[in-house]
Amino acid sequence: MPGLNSRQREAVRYTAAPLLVLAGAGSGKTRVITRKIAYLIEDKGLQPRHICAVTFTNKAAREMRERVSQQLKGVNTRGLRISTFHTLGLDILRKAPEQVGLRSGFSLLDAQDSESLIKEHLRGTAEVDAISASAVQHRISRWKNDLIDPAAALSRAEDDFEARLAALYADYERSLRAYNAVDFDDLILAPARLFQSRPAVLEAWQDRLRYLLVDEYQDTNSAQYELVRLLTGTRGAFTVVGDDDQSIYAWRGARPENLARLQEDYPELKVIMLEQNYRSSARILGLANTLIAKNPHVFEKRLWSEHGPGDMPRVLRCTDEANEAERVASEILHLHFAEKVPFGDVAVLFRGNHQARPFEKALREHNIPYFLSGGTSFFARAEVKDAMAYLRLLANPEDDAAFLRIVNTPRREIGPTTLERLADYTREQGTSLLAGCEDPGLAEHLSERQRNRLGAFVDLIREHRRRSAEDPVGGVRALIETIDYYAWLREHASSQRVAERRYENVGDLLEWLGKLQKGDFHDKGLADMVGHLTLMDVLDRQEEEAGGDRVHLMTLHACKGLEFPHVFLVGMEEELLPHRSSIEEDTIEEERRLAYVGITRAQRALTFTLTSRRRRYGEWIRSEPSRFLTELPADQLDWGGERSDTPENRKARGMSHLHMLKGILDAG
DNA sequence: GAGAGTTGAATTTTT
DNA sequence: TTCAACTCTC
Repeated sequence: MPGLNSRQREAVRYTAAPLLVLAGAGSGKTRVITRKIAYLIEDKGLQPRHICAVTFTNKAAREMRERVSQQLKGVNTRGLRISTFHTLGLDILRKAPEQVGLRSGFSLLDAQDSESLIKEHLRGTAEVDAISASAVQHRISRWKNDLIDPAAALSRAEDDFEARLAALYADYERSLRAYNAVDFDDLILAPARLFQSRPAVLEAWQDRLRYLLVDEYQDTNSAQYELVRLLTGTRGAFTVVGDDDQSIYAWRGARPENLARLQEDYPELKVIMLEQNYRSSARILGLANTLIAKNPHVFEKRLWSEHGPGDMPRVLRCTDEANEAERVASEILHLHFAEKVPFGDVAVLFRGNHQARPFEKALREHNIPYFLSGGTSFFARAEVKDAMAYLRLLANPEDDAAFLRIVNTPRREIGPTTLERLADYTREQGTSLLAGCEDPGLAEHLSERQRNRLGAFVDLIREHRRRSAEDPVGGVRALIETIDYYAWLREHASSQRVAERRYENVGDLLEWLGKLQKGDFHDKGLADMVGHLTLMDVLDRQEEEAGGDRVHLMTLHACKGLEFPHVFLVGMEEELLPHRSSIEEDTIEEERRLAYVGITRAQRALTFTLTSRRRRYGEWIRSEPSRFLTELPADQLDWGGERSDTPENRKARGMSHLHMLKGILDAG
């Protein structure tokens, strides 16, 4: 098996029992997974349809798919399943919705929709101001991730507040059921419950998925652990790959202890450690090893590399955040002009999004192209949410959340009072809002004029529902045109350009829908496509297409899985990294792993920066160097930080200054 | 529905 | 301090 070291080879070939691969940063774990899929098909004779690889992100799934098809050129991989946990869960539910109390065509609510729904429940109660919807949502999400239902949550509640949250959880679940909808967490929870209660359904899936591979296993939560445990059954035909040192999502319900738990649940578990790092030069790796050694470990591993020592990692001390950004910007210009480093080879990593701002400013001023990860996701945009609500309502007439979002968008003169009366009535009748609009009994509560307006809306939906049953995309397109959504956008946007951009977003959405219809979903209905659309991050791809030669600005959380020749790890200060609240809540270990993840992104050069004062709430605060810096051996770090003054460097600085000047002139 | 004023949050957010 | 989200008023 060429191109693999002996440990990797062993991991690929081992199928005798469950396998845990502890893959250190940069040790080639994706390579192991993709090679193993190829091995299972080509050498072990497994049919592709019996293999399933699960990831956490769409991006990871896409990359894996690409690499597998490269690996298996010419081999028919039809049926091979490489998807995210959530997509797998959605597919399981779609095949048997009625088994979990859903009806076909059910809607999928994203995190924002869930929060709005909770907000609705909170509105009008005494604690509107005392409880934030997002906190409730977070708590509910944690419960679901831990496989705890509302009743269990209530019985475990230790005080009135917890009990109240549990009651809100119960209300929320009732609404979801009434709307024939599920949220993201249900995509894991509901299949797990389904498999627990229906052995026959479980067996069918076990028969279908005969070998399971899971990536980033340290990020699984309890529900995901259970789902994997059920799916793999007693056969133990699975490989999970993870790294406890890169667990940075515990705050979101991830259970890195799931790695160790495997040893208890599967005594025959084989553990293989991948410790050879192919990414970083030795000095960088040394720092990473030293830092992470301060954390307690269940599995001891030590990364090593065949690469040379490389440049000494540096520390730049800056006066404040503006100076920090300025220094990093000129460092980048130096790299670009003196060392011919493409901008795209440089990353600036920080703890919190708000730290990005000074860097954006400095990079803009210096005319350095950059790319900021994060920001508003495609599906969070209002126009996309509107379009999605129309799609959802077409697919699922019981989706009251979708109904409420678009019943008066564009304007149909259906106001809050009308809707309130309608909602009161349908609550009594136990029907959906859409169905209630036509209920003759409504005449007692609403005037004829109002009922006519509602009726017109129902006709609109019904008409296009019929069209979209035959031709989903065509039906939706017709609907968007009939309501003249573009005119509505124009009315509300600050400029023609903004309106056009937004309309394009809607167009992109429909285009994606069209692609789905032509592809895997040619024989499926609108509901199937809409659910999958919600799980796809269209923006992901837009980012890559925009790509080009740009400096990457991103959070430490966002950088996991990536690598860059030159890394700036900024804001290395107490109360920032480790973050203040992590110090208070004593979750320093996860912060240390966050720093570790940042350090191990660097291939050739690593630069830390810190400031001596920083502004918080408009007040200047003195900052102290991060403990993670002082934990590192002083002789392995260049605390002087400055570049030497060679003639080449002077020349490069001259070019940098020209570039800067150009930036300033362009900006002016 | 727009515009003014008020309030609250500033940690991370794979789906 | 700054920005976004929400509320209130016309």
